[in-house]
Amino acid sequence: MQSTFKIGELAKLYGIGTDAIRYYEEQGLITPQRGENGYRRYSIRDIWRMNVIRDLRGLGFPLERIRAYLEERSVESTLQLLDEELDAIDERIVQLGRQRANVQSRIKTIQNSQTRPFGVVETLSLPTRFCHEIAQPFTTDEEMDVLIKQLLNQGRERLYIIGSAGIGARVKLRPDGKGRAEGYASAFILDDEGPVALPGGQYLALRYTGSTRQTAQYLSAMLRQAEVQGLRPAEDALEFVWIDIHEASDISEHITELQLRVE
Amino acid sequence: MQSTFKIGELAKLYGIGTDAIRYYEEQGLITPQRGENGYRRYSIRDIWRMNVIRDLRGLGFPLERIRAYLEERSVESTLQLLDEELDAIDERIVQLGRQRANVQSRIKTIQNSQTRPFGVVETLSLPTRFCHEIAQPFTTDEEMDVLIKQLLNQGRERLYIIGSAGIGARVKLRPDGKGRAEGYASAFILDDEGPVALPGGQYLALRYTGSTRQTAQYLSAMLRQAEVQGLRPAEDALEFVWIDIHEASDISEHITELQLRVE
DNA sequence: GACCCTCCCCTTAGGGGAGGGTC
DNA sequence: GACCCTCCCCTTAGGGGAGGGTC
Repeated sequence: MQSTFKIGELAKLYGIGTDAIRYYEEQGLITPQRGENGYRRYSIRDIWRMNVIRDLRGLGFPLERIRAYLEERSVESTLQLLDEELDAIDERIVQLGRQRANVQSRIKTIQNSQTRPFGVVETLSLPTRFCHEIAQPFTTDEEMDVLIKQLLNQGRERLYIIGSAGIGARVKLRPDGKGRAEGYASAFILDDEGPVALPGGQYLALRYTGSTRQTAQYLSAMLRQAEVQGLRPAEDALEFVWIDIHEASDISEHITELQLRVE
Repeated sequence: MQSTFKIGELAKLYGIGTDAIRYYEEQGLITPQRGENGYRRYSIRDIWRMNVIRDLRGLGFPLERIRAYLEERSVESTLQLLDEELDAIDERIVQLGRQRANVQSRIKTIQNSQTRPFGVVETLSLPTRFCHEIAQPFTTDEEMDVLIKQLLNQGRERLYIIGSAGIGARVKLRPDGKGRAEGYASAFILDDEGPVALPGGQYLALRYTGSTRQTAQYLSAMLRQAEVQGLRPAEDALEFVWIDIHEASDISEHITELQLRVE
């Protein structure tokens, strides 16, 4: 069995580049002898280090950590290293599990947004929903983003924008109940653990595509429909933004839904 | 509501550094207006971009991917983005699950190595075990590392060094059966799916600490013990390295185990 | 005094040359 | 001709100055 290796041989043995091995040397993980010609000579006594490096790199340890370990190995420090790794893995798995649920719910929200009909007044029975709300009146779409950002600053973890489970605003009704007053009353994000309740009950709902400027006209249509059915608006209407500028640049893909609780 | 933000205000709103926002600009994700004084002015029309960036960074997307998404958003590309993310998460979770099992088994192996007694001949009944073996004779410890590396190149995934479930070598017996012949016959790594079988049956086993040079004398002791009990060696002995230079620099922590099948 | 500007250097773990010598 | 050597530049996503102007 040959007793020293050239860097290329070692690289082939470990399936890594020669640059990687030179980098390990630069970082002080392995220090080969040099031949007369200046070539690195890895003796068979160096090889176990490469095995440890390969092994711990495979577990994702940074080189600095491996260097420290190589300098001070003991049964105790080995167990400590592995314990740490186990904790890090567990934490990462929990985190990824949450992220997975998050992404999946976004996908579902967006897919749902595509299924129900547009331009039709539906009657829905909705449960009480909870939300984070910021009760600052505003008028343009763009202003909403700033308010939403402020909401996100409160309940950071579970709230998101793209494929949100429900970002929206309260649409003020005119005192005569026949249409929309100027501007929005507040912005909100649905969240089971939010502090504000949106009362459950019977709702009229209507979804439309395109610019949210159409809310006024669609709201009037809903109010007429309510009157026909002998129903009265119980409070201001809600405007949900299912697909907007965040998800689609083409405004014809945008989807807005109006919901109006009635009695 | 104010209609433009300075970079510091935006940074505070998003809980990131101003450098990060300047970097987003450099990468073409967001392009603010400039004031007469050269200060960046983020209009309320820019904010949604920050929300998307925050959102997708939180999912771990690289900036280049986010930039591309910002340029071409649609319901379809959004769903595609999220689907990709879901796949990446799933893959990572599977990977981490494997890694977790691996690390945990290493910990257990090392902990087990600490429990059984040293210097005592035990009688064990062992099942058939499988391994990867490289049948090249060698003499020194250091040479084993190279052979082990060659073994690792075959069954890359499940095999490892630190806290290995069983790395070892065959110890040749003298023809008269009274001790050890010079050198080792082969090196192996236990692995349920390995191609070579180590036969099950009755074994004598003995564990010792310190240098593996003591194998010769301990093996003689085992052979004498066998004779006393009226047992004959069925084949060459096995030497397992539970703790060696890979895990502990102090040789007194090293643990070697001899196993000898008897009839 | 707090905030903004533009350089410029630094971090991980190498990968990919260039230019020159060695087997 | 294949292999080795030593520079040197490049990648991600910013963080941390320095030196100078602005609110």
